Order: sequence, then structure tokens, then C-alpha cells
Amino acid sequence: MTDWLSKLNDQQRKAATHVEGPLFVVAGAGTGKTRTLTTRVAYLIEQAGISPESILAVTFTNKAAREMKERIIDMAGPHAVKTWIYTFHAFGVQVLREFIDRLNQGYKKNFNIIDEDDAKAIIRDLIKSQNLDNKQYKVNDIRNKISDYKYFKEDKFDDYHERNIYQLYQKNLVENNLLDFDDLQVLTHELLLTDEVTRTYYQNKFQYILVDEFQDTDHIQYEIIKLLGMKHRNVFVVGDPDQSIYGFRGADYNNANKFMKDFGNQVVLDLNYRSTTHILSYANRLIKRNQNRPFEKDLKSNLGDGIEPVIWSAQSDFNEANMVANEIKRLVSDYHYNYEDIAILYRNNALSRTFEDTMMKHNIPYVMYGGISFYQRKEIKDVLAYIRVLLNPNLDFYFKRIINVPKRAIGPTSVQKLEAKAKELKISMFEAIDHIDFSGKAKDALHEFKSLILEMSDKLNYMESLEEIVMYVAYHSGYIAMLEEEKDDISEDRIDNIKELKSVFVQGEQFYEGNFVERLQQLLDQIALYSDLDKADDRNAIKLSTFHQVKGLEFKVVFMTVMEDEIFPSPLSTFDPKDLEEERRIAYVGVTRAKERLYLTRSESRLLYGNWMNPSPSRFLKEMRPVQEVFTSRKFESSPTQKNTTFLNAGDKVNHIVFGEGIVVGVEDGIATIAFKMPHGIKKLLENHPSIKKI
DNA sequence: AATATCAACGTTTTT
DNA sequence: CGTTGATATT
Repeated sequence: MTDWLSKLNDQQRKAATHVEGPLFVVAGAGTGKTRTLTTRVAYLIEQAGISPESILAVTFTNKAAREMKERIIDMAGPHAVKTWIYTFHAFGVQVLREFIDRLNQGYKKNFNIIDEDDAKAIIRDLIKSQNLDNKQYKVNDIRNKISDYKYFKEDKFDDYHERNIYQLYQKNLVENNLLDFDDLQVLTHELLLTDEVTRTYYQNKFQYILVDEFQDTDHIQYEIIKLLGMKHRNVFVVGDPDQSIYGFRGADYNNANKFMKDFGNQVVLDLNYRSTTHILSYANRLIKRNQNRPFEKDLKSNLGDGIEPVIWSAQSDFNEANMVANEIKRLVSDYHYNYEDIAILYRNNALSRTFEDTMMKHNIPYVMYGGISFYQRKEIKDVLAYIRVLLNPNLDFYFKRIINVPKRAIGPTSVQKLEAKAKELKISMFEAIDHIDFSGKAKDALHEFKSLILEMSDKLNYMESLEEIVMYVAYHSGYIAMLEEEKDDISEDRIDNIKELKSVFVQGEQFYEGNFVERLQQLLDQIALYSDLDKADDRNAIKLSTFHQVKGLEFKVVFMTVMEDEIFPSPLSTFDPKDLEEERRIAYVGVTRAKERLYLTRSESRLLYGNWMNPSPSRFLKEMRPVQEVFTSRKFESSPTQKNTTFLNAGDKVNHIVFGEGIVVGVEDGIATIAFKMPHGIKKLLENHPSIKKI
């Protein structure tokens, strides 16, 4: 029973056996934070006799939530399944499904959840329907402003039209009973804050609250935790402010300070079980440069000195990738490494290309993280839209998506007419089919479509298991036939994806309880929140990934590539020391992924956006290296290859009349490439243009 | 409604 | 340089 306690070190055990009162566990990279957190849940259930349903554990990813649940059940037994273990968003769904009508904002408990692509699609349609110039009114811009407004109460709308789009967007969501990802947090918070019934219910229910990856919480998530925990005050959070790399999305590592003020009590885990001393010394030296650290700590290793990390320079981006590939082959053939032990990491996805091509050429098996995720795929969203419509044909949002997929001769004009009619009679588009006042082909097609929906919907009502749904819908709607007709490689993949979706439903059958519709609804909720299919990645292949996407993972061998000042730190981050510190944390996360070998590579020239650049080495390299001089000279000298024959040089700071402050990324043939602050971004300008002043 | 052509753009993204 | 999204063309 206490077997799992004996596997912890003293620091960890102290945290895991902490029962009453708050605790902040400052857990450095590789110090066993998740193990500590799960062990504490098991301890609460097994030793302290707390009932699982009064424990809430919150994480950020579905994967983390699932793994945590499995481990807790392993340790504490099957009844631990009742523990509330959710992502912040999935927790919001639980609360809102129960109480959202108490907000009196028009939402009903059977809301559906839309993802970012859906939200953008709605905004795109609104821009079009308002006859606005899509060059001036950009979907992504407006999406961000809407989010800022909803989530941070910051009004960044430029004019009446933008504000109007926000209002129409919000109206659209409420009318269709849809929630976007922001709503799942904002409304949960609002409910807990303003509605006493909801608040007391959950405050009483959750005697113990645990939060994983606390450094990634944003202000609303913090407030949710605070509201939930203020009664019993048994709030236990685990995190590492030094690994906070999602500040750009609102994560605020200063929640650590808020927690200490509101709750107090901390313990530090700094014994690292992952990396060798040499690797940790790189990490420690680097992160020391950050001024803003709620908790200072040095990670200590018990794995010995190990192998000194290396810094390699290549002549070109192509050479850099080749160098990495050759080293990977050497590690696999001459040492004990498998491909799966190795990761190539870079700052942004655009950099993956060279590496991907090179790995292919060298016949090195690889998997790439990132790209379009499973549930974002068109065919998956289409099939899911069908299923939602079959459950409730009045969901206009999903109805519109499938009305002419596959083609049924119901073109945009007919859809518009139908939509107008529905609006006029205040009914759904589906119901409006019976009231249309136009004739001909379109009318017949619409009625035919209606019969099809009714027929399929009827069939769905007689189903007993989730297993049958996907293929029934995919075939009966004509979707598969449409794909088969296309007959190219892509459509074959799409059919495979639909089959994969079927297996998701088959798996779902084991997880969910209740009658058929209830189980189906739970599965659809889960899917709405899942970004990716987590297929077991057991292929023996190296990983290509951004730094962000490997947080929480570890590899025996890590290549941190493109360590160049024009890329990493990103030039856009060098204006604000706060942004630069976040870049440094990203690098810190990279270094601390490595268990045995760390390679830091860069190139002296690189083709970027069609221009040749001569990037200087990343300042982080100097900061990491065990050389004393680094600490005396903070300013980075410009690259020696740069001659002062031009007006501007890479690294110069400039001021532009329109774009404001910027930093020169490169100069060629009198054209300077300059990175300006958002929203201007990277511009190419004549270097001696009078609008630019060197500062 | 499918295809061609052109201009714009270009961090990171757990949900 | 490549990709993407919005137009123009049959």
C-alpha cells in the first residue's frame, strides 16, 4: 500500500503526504512533479480516507489528465475512478452542463462546443456578410481582439465595424447555443463568482484541489481555483515558473506570487532524475539570467557528470541539417541509441522543412509533431457535424456545414434563402425547409435532404452502441461515395481517417456511462476538447518538434537547432525584457529535455523567406557556456563578417515613422529586412529611406 | 464548380 | 522561398 511512498525521495514524500492546508510545490524539470502529485491523490484516498469525489485535480492537456487518472487508479484502486480529474476546459464543461442556465444569458445545458477553426469560420462569414474589406478586417486579428475582450476585458477594437462583428459573433453563439474555448473558462468563472448556489455547491464538494503545471494558469483559471479552494483551503499546486512558456497566450507565472499571498506555504523539489550534471549546469547557468523568478533554484543531478554538451556551427542551413543527420547515424550505429531516443528541436515550425528533407535523404525515420491535428480534419469535422445534426437537426451551425456535402445541388443561394426564411420565422433552418417559397430543383433537393436526415436520425435512435454510428453515417450520407469518386491518395487517407474515428467511438464505449445518447454526448464533448488523437507513438523514429510541443517529455539525445539570434530568441521578443525572458525559458525547457547528450547547433547562413541571412549565434549559447567572460559582457557584439559599409547592419535598432521601433534582421542590396513590433511584423524597406532612423 | 493566377505574408498554441 | 487565401477565368 505504501509501496509507492517508498519510491519517493524525502522532498517528494513531504509534499505527497501533506494533507491539510495549502501547498505550492515548486518542482523543477525532471524532479518527478507528476509522480508527486498523483501519489498525493492516492495518499489522500488510501491513507487519509478522503472520498474520491471530493477531490479535484486539474491539468492542461487531456493526455496528462488521462495518464494521471490511470496512475491514481493503479495506486489507490478502482474506486479512485470517481476522482475529478479534468483539464481546465473539461472541468468547465462539467460545471456548465450542470448550471449554465443559472447565468440567464440564454445558454442551455445542452450547448455544443466549437473549436478555433469554427470560431474563425463564423467571423469570416460575418466579415463577408457585413460587406467589409477583408484586407482591412482580418479574421485572425478580429478573432484575437474578440478573445482579448472576452477573456481579458480589454477593448482593442479599432472601430465600430470590429465591435459590431464581435457583437454579431456573440449573438450567433448564444442563438446557436454554442460555446467557444474562451467561454468554457470565462463562464465557469462568472458562474462561480456571481451565483451563490453554484459556488457553494462546488466549494463544499471539493475538499481537496490539486493543480498540475500551475505556471501555465492564466488569470481566470487562477480565480477559478481560488474561488473553489477558499472554503477548505486545501489547494495543492505543482509547477515550475522557469518553464512558463505560454505567456503569449495569457499564462502568468506570477500566479505563483498570488498563490503565496492568498494561500501560502511552499516546498521545493530540485533533485533532478533526468539529466546529467553537465546538462543541468547549462540549464542552471542559462536560467540564472532571468531577473524575474518567483523561486530561485538550481537543479541537482544524481546521475553523474555525463557528457559535456557541444555547440556546433555549420556553413549553411543545409549543412546544419546534414551534420545533425550524420551524428544521428553515428549515435545509432556506434552507440546504444535507438532513433526514438533522439529529438531535433527548433523554435518555429517553418524551420522543420530542412530537417525533414534531410532526414528523408538519409533514410532516418522521423515523426513530426505539429501540423493539422486529427480532429481538425475536414472529413472528421464533417462526419461529426452529421452526428450532431442527427441528434438535433435544429443546430444550424452544423446543419449548414453538411447541407451540401456531398454535393446535393443546394448551392449558396438556396442556403441563403433558407437562412433568411429561418430568421424571418424564428425557426431553425431545418424547420424552414417546409416553409420555403421558391420552387424547382433546389426545393426538391432540400426536401430530399430533409428525408435523409430524418431517416438517419430515426436509425440513430434505435442504435445501442457507439460503434455503429460512424460508418453508418459516413456511408448513408453519401460521404464515403463522394470520397471514393475522387480517387486520389488524399481521399484514401480521408477514408482511413474516418475509420480511425470509428475506433475512437469504439474506445469511447468503455469510458462512458448512461444511455446511448448520454454516452454519445459525453464522447462528443470529449472530442470537442481533444486536439489530437493520442495514438501510441511506438514507432522507432526520431522526433522533429518545436520546443513548445515537447514540454513534459524527455529524450536521451536532444539537438537544439537553429540557435541563432535572428530566430531564437525571436527578434520580435527582444524589445521587451519580459518577452526575452520567456524566450530564455523556452531554451531552458529545451535543455532540460535532454538526459544524456545535448547538441546546440547553428548555421552561419540561412535562407529565410527567400533571403540569405547571416545570423549571429544565439545569445543563449554564450549564456549557457561555462565561460566566465560571459558574465561581464552582456551586450552581444555584431558578427565579425558584417562590414560597416552599409547604412544599417543586422542587430541595429531603428525607428520607423509608421511602424515604430524595429530591429534589423538583415541587409542585402540596400534592402533592409526589419522586424517591427506586432501587428507590423517583418518588413522589407530601403535601408536609407528617410522614414527610418537608427537609434 | 472546378481551375488558374496573383498578392500577401511570414513565432510559439496544452484547450 | 512556399503556402495560403482571394479573385478571375473557362
